Amino acid sequence: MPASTRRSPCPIACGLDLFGDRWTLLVVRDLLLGAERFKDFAASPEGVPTNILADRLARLQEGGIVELKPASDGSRHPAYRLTKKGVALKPVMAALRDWGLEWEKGTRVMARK
Amino acid sequence: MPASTRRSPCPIACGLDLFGDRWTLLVVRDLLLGAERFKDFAASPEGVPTNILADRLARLQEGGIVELKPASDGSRHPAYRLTKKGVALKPVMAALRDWGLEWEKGTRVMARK
DNA sequence: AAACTAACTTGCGGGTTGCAAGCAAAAATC
DNA sequence: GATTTTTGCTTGCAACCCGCAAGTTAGTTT
Repeated sequence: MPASTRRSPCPIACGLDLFGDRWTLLVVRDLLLGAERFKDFAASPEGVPTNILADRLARLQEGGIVELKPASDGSRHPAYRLTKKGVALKPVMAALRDWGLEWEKGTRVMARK
Repeated sequence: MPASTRRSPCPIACGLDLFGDRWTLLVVRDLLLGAERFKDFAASPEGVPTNILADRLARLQEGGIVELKPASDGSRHPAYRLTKKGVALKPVMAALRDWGLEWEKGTRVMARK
Protein backbone atom coordinates (compact mmCIF):
# COMPACT_ATOMS: atom_id res chain seq x y z
CA MET A 1 0.00 0.00 0.00
CA PRO A 2 1.44 3.34 -1.07
CA ALA A 3 2.25 5.59 1.87
CA SER A 4 -0.01 8.28 0.43
CA THR A 5 -3.18 6.25 0.89
CA ARG A 6 -2.40 4.98 4.37
CA ARG A 7 -4.60 5.87 7.28
CA SER A 8 -1.57 6.71 9.38
CA PRO A 9 2.16 5.98 9.55
CA CYS A 10 1.54 3.41 12.30
CA PRO A 11 3.07 0.06 11.33
CA ILE A 12 0.11 -1.78 12.83
CA ALA A 13 -2.49 0.29 11.00
CA CYS A 14 -0.48 -0.20 7.85
CA GLY A 15 -0.43 -3.94 8.30
CA LEU A 16 -4.17 -4.02 8.96
CA ASP A 17 -4.80 -2.16 5.71
CA LEU A 18 -3.25 -5.15 4.00
CA PHE A 19 -4.49 -8.12 6.01
CA GLY A 20 -7.04 -6.70 8.44
CA ASP A 21 -9.96 -8.98 7.70
CA ARG A 22 -11.27 -12.41 8.59
CA TRP A 23 -9.65 -14.36 5.75
CA THR A 24 -6.30 -13.00 4.65
CA LEU A 25 -4.22 -14.31 7.51
CA LEU A 26 -5.78 -17.75 7.08
CA VAL A 27 -4.36 -17.77 3.57
CA VAL A 28 -0.97 -16.83 5.01
CA ARG A 29 -1.36 -19.59 7.59
CA ASP A 30 -2.01 -22.12 4.85
CA LEU A 31 0.96 -20.88 2.86
CA LEU A 32 3.18 -21.35 5.90
CA LEU A 33 1.78 -24.86 6.20
CA GLY A 34 2.68 -25.65 2.62
CA ALA A 35 -0.39 -24.77 0.57
CA GLU A 36 0.50 -23.78 -3.00
CA ARG A 37 -2.56 -24.10 -5.17
CA PHE A 38 -5.97 -22.47 -5.26
CA LYS A 39 -7.71 -25.67 -4.25
CA ASP A 40 -5.39 -26.12 -1.28
CA PHE A 41 -6.66 -22.90 0.28
CA ALA A 42 -10.22 -23.61 -0.71
CA ALA A 43 -10.00 -26.98 1.05
CA SER A 44 -9.25 -25.46 4.46
CA PRO A 45 -11.80 -26.20 7.15
CA GLU A 46 -13.03 -22.61 7.35
CA GLY A 47 -14.38 -22.87 3.81
CA VAL A 48 -13.40 -19.56 2.31
CA PRO A 49 -15.68 -18.53 -0.59
CA THR A 50 -13.80 -18.78 -3.86
CA ASN A 51 -14.43 -15.20 -4.91
CA ILE A 52 -12.99 -13.98 -1.62
CA LEU A 53 -10.04 -16.31 -1.97
CA ALA A 54 -9.22 -15.05 -5.46
CA ASP A 55 -9.47 -11.48 -4.22
CA ARG A 56 -7.23 -12.07 -1.21
CA LEU A 57 -4.58 -13.86 -3.22
CA ALA A 58 -4.53 -10.92 -5.63
CA ARG A 59 -4.26 -8.40 -2.81
CA LEU A 60 -1.49 -10.36 -1.16
CA GLN A 61 0.39 -10.27 -4.44
CA GLU A 62 -0.11 -6.52 -4.74
CA GLY A 63 1.14 -6.21 -1.19
CA GLY A 64 4.26 -8.17 -1.96
CA ILE A 65 3.49 -10.95 0.48
CA VAL A 66 2.71 -13.62 -2.09
CA GLU A 67 4.25 -14.31 -5.47
CA LEU A 68 3.59 -16.79 -8.23
CA LYS A 69 6.20 -19.38 -8.95
CA PRO A 70 6.01 -19.70 -12.76
CA ALA A 71 4.56 -23.02 -13.85
CA SER A 72 7.41 -25.33 -14.62
CA ASP A 73 7.40 -28.62 -16.49
CA GLY A 74 4.69 -30.83 -15.02
CA SER A 75 2.11 -28.45 -13.61
CA ARG A 76 0.04 -26.24 -15.84
CA HIS A 77 -0.88 -23.74 -13.18
CA PRO A 78 1.59 -21.57 -11.33
CA ALA A 79 2.02 -22.09 -7.60
CA TYR A 80 1.54 -19.49 -4.92
CA ARG A 81 4.34 -18.97 -2.44
CA LEU A 82 5.31 -16.48 0.23
CA THR A 83 7.88 -13.82 -0.50
CA LYS A 84 10.50 -12.88 2.09
CA LYS A 85 8.09 -10.25 3.30
CA GLY A 86 5.46 -12.93 3.67
CA VAL A 87 7.69 -15.37 5.48
CA ALA A 88 8.53 -12.52 7.86
CA LEU A 89 4.96 -12.77 9.13
CA LYS A 90 5.87 -16.04 10.84
CA PRO A 91 6.40 -14.43 14.26
CA VAL A 92 3.04 -12.69 13.96
CA MET A 93 1.33 -15.96 13.13
CA ALA A 94 3.11 -17.76 15.93
CA ALA A 95 2.07 -15.11 18.45
CA LEU A 96 -1.53 -15.28 17.21
CA ARG A 97 -1.54 -19.06 17.44
CA ASP A 98 -0.09 -19.06 20.95
CA TRP A 99 -2.59 -16.48 22.11
CA GLY A 100 -5.51 -18.44 20.74
CA LEU A 101 -4.29 -21.70 22.20
CA GLU A 102 -3.95 -20.15 25.62
CA TRP A 103 -7.06 -17.99 25.77
CA GLU A 104 -9.64 -19.54 23.50
CA LYS A 105 -10.72 -22.81 24.97
CA GLY A 106 -11.07 -25.70 22.61
CA THR A 107 -8.75 -24.42 19.91
CA ARG A 108 -5.99 -26.62 18.59
CA VAL A 109 -3.49 -26.63 15.77
CA MET A 110 -4.49 -28.90 12.95
CA ALA A 111 -1.95 -30.87 11.05
CA ARG A 112 -2.01 -30.72 7.28
CA LYS A 113 -3.29 -33.82 5.58
CA MET B 1 -16.96 -16.56 20.81
CA PRO B 2 -18.66 -19.81 21.70
CA ALA B 3 -16.93 -22.84 20.26
CA SER B 4 -20.15 -23.86 18.54
CA THR B 5 -20.20 -20.85 16.24
CA ARG B 6 -16.54 -20.94 15.30
CA ARG B 7 -15.48 -21.49 11.75
CA SER B 8 -12.91 -24.02 12.86
CA PRO B 9 -10.94 -25.02 15.97
CA CYS B 10 -7.86 -23.20 14.62
CA PRO B 11 -6.60 -20.71 17.19
CA ILE B 12 -5.80 -18.20 14.46
CA ALA B 13 -9.22 -18.44 12.83
CA CYS B 14 -10.75 -18.11 16.26
CA GLY B 15 -8.77 -14.97 16.99
CA LEU B 16 -9.71 -13.47 13.65
CA ASP B 17 -13.38 -14.02 14.39
CA LEU B 18 -12.87 -11.66 17.30
CA PHE B 19 -10.48 -9.03 15.97
CA GLY B 20 -10.15 -9.77 12.26
CA ASP B 21 -10.98 -6.35 10.84
CA ARG B 22 -9.36 -3.03 10.12
CA TRP B 23 -10.14 -1.34 13.45
CA THR B 24 -10.24 -3.68 16.42
CA LEU B 25 -6.51 -4.12 16.88
CA LEU B 26 -6.03 -0.37 16.70
CA VAL B 27 -8.27 -0.10 19.74
CA VAL B 28 -6.13 -2.72 21.47
CA ARG B 29 -3.03 -0.78 20.45
CA ASP B 30 -4.42 2.37 22.02
CA LEU B 31 -5.34 0.50 25.19
CA LEU B 32 -1.76 -0.78 25.46
CA LEU B 33 -0.59 2.80 25.04
CA GLY B 34 -2.80 3.99 27.88
CA ALA B 35 -6.08 5.02 26.28
CA GLU B 36 -9.01 4.67 28.67
CA ARG B 37 -11.89 6.77 27.44
CA PHE B 38 -14.05 6.85 24.33
CA LYS B 39 -12.54 10.11 23.20
CA ASP B 40 -9.02 8.77 23.55
CA PHE B 41 -9.68 6.14 20.91
CA ALA B 42 -11.63 8.54 18.74
CA ALA B 43 -8.66 10.92 18.79
CA SER B 44 -6.25 8.45 17.20
CA PRO B 45 -4.81 9.54 13.87
CA GLU B 46 -6.68 6.89 11.91
CA GLY B 47 -9.97 8.56 12.76
CA VAL B 48 -12.20 5.62 13.55
CA PRO B 49 -15.91 6.43 13.01
CA THR B 50 -17.68 6.65 16.35
CA ASN B 51 -20.32 4.06 15.50
CA ILE B 52 -17.60 1.57 14.59
CA LEU B 53 -15.69 2.42 17.74
CA ALA B 54 -18.71 1.82 19.98
CA ASP B 55 -19.35 -1.47 18.22
CA ARG B 56 -15.76 -2.66 18.56
CA LEU B 57 -15.53 -1.76 22.22
CA ALA B 58 -18.71 -3.74 22.84
CA ARG B 59 -17.39 -6.73 20.92
CA LEU B 60 -14.09 -6.63 22.76
CA GLN B 61 -16.01 -6.70 26.02
CA GLU B 62 -18.05 -9.66 24.85
CA GLY B 63 -14.83 -11.35 23.89
CA GLY B 64 -13.34 -10.79 27.31
CA ILE B 65 -10.49 -8.63 26.05
CA VAL B 66 -11.73 -5.35 27.47
CA GLU B 67 -13.54 -4.58 30.71
CA LEU B 68 -14.95 -1.46 32.28
CA LYS B 69 -13.32 -0.18 35.40
CA PRO B 70 -16.30 1.09 37.43
CA ALA B 71 -16.36 4.86 37.68
CA SER B 72 -14.74 5.82 40.96
CA ASP B 73 -14.85 9.17 42.76
CA GLY B 74 -13.80 11.86 40.34
CA SER B 75 -14.76 10.59 36.93
CA ARG B 76 -18.38 10.04 36.01
CA HIS B 77 -17.76 7.68 33.16
CA PRO B 78 -16.19 4.28 33.57
CA ALA B 79 -12.81 3.66 31.98
CA TYR B 80 -11.96 0.94 29.49
CA ARG B 81 -9.07 -1.30 30.28
CA LEU B 82 -7.58 -4.54 29.01
CA THR B 83 -8.26 -7.78 30.82
CA LYS B 84 -5.49 -10.34 31.31
CA LYS B 85 -6.64 -11.90 28.08
CA GLY B 86 -6.27 -8.53 26.43
CA VAL B 87 -2.84 -7.81 27.85
CA ALA B 88 -1.80 -11.23 26.55
CA LEU B 89 -2.13 -9.78 23.04
CA LYS B 90 1.02 -7.76 23.67
CA PRO B 91 3.31 -10.22 21.87
CA VAL B 92 0.95 -10.23 18.90
CA MET B 93 0.98 -6.45 18.75
CA ALA B 94 4.75 -6.33 19.14
CA ALA B 95 5.21 -8.82 16.30
CA LEU B 96 2.82 -6.82 14.10
CA ARG B 97 4.63 -3.58 14.90
CA ASP B 98 8.04 -5.08 14.18
CA TRP B 99 6.87 -6.53 10.90
CA GLY B 100 5.40 -3.23 9.78
CA LEU B 101 8.48 -1.28 10.76
CA GLU B 102 10.72 -3.61 8.80
CA TRP B 103 8.65 -4.20 5.69
CA GLU B 104 6.42 -1.20 5.20
CA LYS B 105 8.56 1.75 4.33
CA GLY B 106 7.75 4.99 6.05
CA THR B 107 5.98 3.56 9.06
CA ARG B 108 6.99 4.60 12.53
CA VAL B 109 5.74 4.24 16.05
CA MET B 110 4.02 7.33 17.32
CA ALA B 111 4.39 8.42 20.89
CA ARG B 112 1.27 9.26 22.84
CA LYS B 113 0.79 12.92 23.51
C1' DA C 1 -16.06 -37.29 -26.84
C1' DA C 2 -17.91 -37.16 -22.31
C1' DA C 3 -16.94 -36.51 -17.83
C1' DC C 4 -14.00 -34.40 -14.52
C1' DT C 5 -10.93 -31.21 -12.20
C1' DA C 6 -8.79 -26.66 -11.33
C1' DA C 7 -9.13 -21.91 -11.07
C1' DC C 8 -11.62 -18.55 -11.24
C1' DT C 9 -15.76 -15.10 -12.44
C1' DT C 10 -20.42 -13.51 -12.11
C1' DG C 11 -25.03 -12.41 -9.95
C1' DC C 12 -27.45 -11.27 -6.29
C1' DG C 13 -29.52 -10.39 -1.59
C1' DG C 14 -28.25 -8.94 2.67
C1' DG C 15 -25.05 -7.12 5.98
C1' DT C 16 -21.31 -3.85 7.13
C1' DT C 17 -18.86 0.49 6.55
C1' DG C 18 -18.13 5.19 6.82
C1' DC C 19 -19.74 9.89 6.85
C1' DA C 20 -22.66 13.16 8.92
C1' DA C 21 -25.87 14.57 12.04
C1' DG C 22 -28.42 14.19 16.28
C1' DC C 23 -28.90 13.64 21.21
C1' DA C 24 -28.74 13.25 26.33
C1' DA C 25 -26.07 13.84 30.41
C1' DA C 26 -22.29 15.72 32.82
C1' DA C 27 -18.86 19.41 33.26
C1' DA C 28 -17.11 23.79 32.57
C1' DT C 29 -17.84 28.60 31.88
C1' DC C 30 -20.06 32.87 32.25
C1' DG D 1 -27.96 29.31 37.50
C1' DA D 2 -28.19 29.55 32.66
C1' DT D 3 -25.49 28.66 28.71
C1' DT D 4 -22.04 26.52 26.35
C1' DT D 5 -18.90 22.75 25.80
C1' DT D 6 -17.47 18.14 26.27
C1' DT D 7 -18.28 13.32 26.36
C1' DG D 8 -20.18 9.12 24.84
C1' DC D 9 -22.64 7.50 22.27
C1' DT D 10 -27.07 6.51 18.59
C1' DT D 11 -29.37 7.11 14.17
C1' DG D 12 -29.89 7.59 8.99
C1' DC D 13 -28.40 6.57 4.81
C1' DA D 14 -25.80 5.59 0.50
C1' DA D 15 -22.20 2.83 -1.00
C1' DC D 16 -19.59 -0.93 -0.56
C1' DC D 17 -18.36 -5.74 0.69
C1' DC D 18 -19.57 -10.50 2.04
C1' DG D 19 -21.02 -15.04 1.35
C1' DC D 20 -23.67 -18.34 -1.20
C1' DA D 21 -24.58 -20.43 -5.50
C1' DA D 22 -24.08 -21.03 -10.14
C1' DG D 23 -21.57 -20.46 -14.37
C1' DT D 24 -17.30 -20.37 -17.25
C1' DT D 25 -12.93 -21.64 -19.32
C1' DA D 26 -9.21 -24.58 -20.05
C1' DG D 27 -6.77 -28.56 -19.51
C1' DT D 28 -6.94 -33.77 -18.07
C1' DT D 29 -8.75 -38.18 -17.60
C1' DT D 30 -11.33 -42.25 -19.21
